[in-house]
Amino acid sequence: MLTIAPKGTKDMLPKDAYKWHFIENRFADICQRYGFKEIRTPVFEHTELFVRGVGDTTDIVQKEMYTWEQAKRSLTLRPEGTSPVVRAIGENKIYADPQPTKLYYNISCFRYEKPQSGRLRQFHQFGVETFGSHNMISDAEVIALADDFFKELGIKDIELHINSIGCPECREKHRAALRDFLQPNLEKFCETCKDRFDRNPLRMLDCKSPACQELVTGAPVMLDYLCDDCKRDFEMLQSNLTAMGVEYVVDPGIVRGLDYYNGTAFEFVTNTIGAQGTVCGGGRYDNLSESIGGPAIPGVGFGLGKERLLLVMEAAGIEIPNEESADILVAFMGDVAKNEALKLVRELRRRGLNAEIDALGRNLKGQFKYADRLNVKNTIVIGENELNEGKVAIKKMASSEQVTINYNIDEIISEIK
RNA sequence: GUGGGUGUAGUCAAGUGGUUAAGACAACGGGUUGUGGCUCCGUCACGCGUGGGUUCGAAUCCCAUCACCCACCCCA
Repeated sequence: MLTIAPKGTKDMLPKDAYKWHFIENRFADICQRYGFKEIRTPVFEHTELFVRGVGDTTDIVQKEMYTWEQAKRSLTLRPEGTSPVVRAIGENKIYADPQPTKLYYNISCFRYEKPQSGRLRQFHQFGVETFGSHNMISDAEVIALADDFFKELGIKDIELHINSIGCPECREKHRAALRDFLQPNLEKFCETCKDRFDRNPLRMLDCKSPACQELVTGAPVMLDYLCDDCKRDFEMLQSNLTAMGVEYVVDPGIVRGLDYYNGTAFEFVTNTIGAQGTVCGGGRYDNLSESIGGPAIPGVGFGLGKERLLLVMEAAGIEIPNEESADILVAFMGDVAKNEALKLVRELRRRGLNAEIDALGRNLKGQFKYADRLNVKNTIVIGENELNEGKVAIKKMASSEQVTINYNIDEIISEIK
């Protein structure tokens, strides 16, 4: 019990850490080019933030939050990244800066769910948010950032799906029409769809059951119910995406599971990593700030799952460059040479080299073997002979070529380089 | 929460009631006192996820339990 991590959590080991470093650096880099600045918010927030932000009828709030009481306050590990950021910009009055405010983050989130491929209880995501703009340029910019990010990583098996879920007004009209359409046949639907009827009838449109698919054909489509403003926005979004060269497909099935969304909704999906194929999902949330008691600030953004991203890259066979192996291993023989070796390793490290020394007391042959296993580039030998003669041998491991030079730090360094 | 699958050393694995639980890779040591990748030798599960039960005898059969994986739901 004490020797296993809690269900749904994973240790990040050195054999994987370099992959995380890689995608994190690439993400920070593209955000920099798109003008997004990093924000870091606390891992936990007041529970109420998520209840009101994400929505108290959502699965996340109803059954997936890690919540506890402390000092008579209810606190919750963040299940998503947007609400905390919205809270932070309101609290810190960032809306007084030149608008729009463009932020990105790199966080872990927590949801109590049953783990499966591409789903963990502690998972990690990148996110970006743009605040203060109603303009569809912002939506297109956010989407283009994600699109470029995938392309720069060499990912091809991923498709952008976009939709508009309308404003509260047109969405309500559509829901009413949808319910009228579905009601007569409600008994014929699967059990999950019957549940969805009240909570989120839109979900019934992309049920996996063939029987439900049948019953759903010809149902009213959201896009036909958009009010003039929403319709104009959605057309503008598409026009902007096209202008930027972003390929997309309109998918009326895109439904966001968090209550705060309106208008633009999008997902980057793949079928290469199992059932959880949404690698990146987001949209517009113009009413979120107000609904948590903040100022009226429109926003648009996305969350991008890092675990899923890595799964996609792995499935596509995309190689991530591993960290460089050591430049040199200092092998030694005998106690006098040991002291000399310790001094040398430290000096080499201070001079910026990745230098290694055997800490297990192996014999010379063992030290060479160790150097080989670590894929060290050079091995230098220090023994009585070297100390007496003031010369050292450096062996280039790849070619087995060995040179003898003066025992002098500058000569050693220039020989290695 | 519901369903399916899997659990033998660090990893991959043989073994399906009967002597001391194959093998491979890895790791570590060594092949006569100073040089790796090849090769050779050695070490490495009183133990088969855990706990019960059946049996003269169980990794192998039964029950329970735990863990991991996958899928539903939902989402990143």
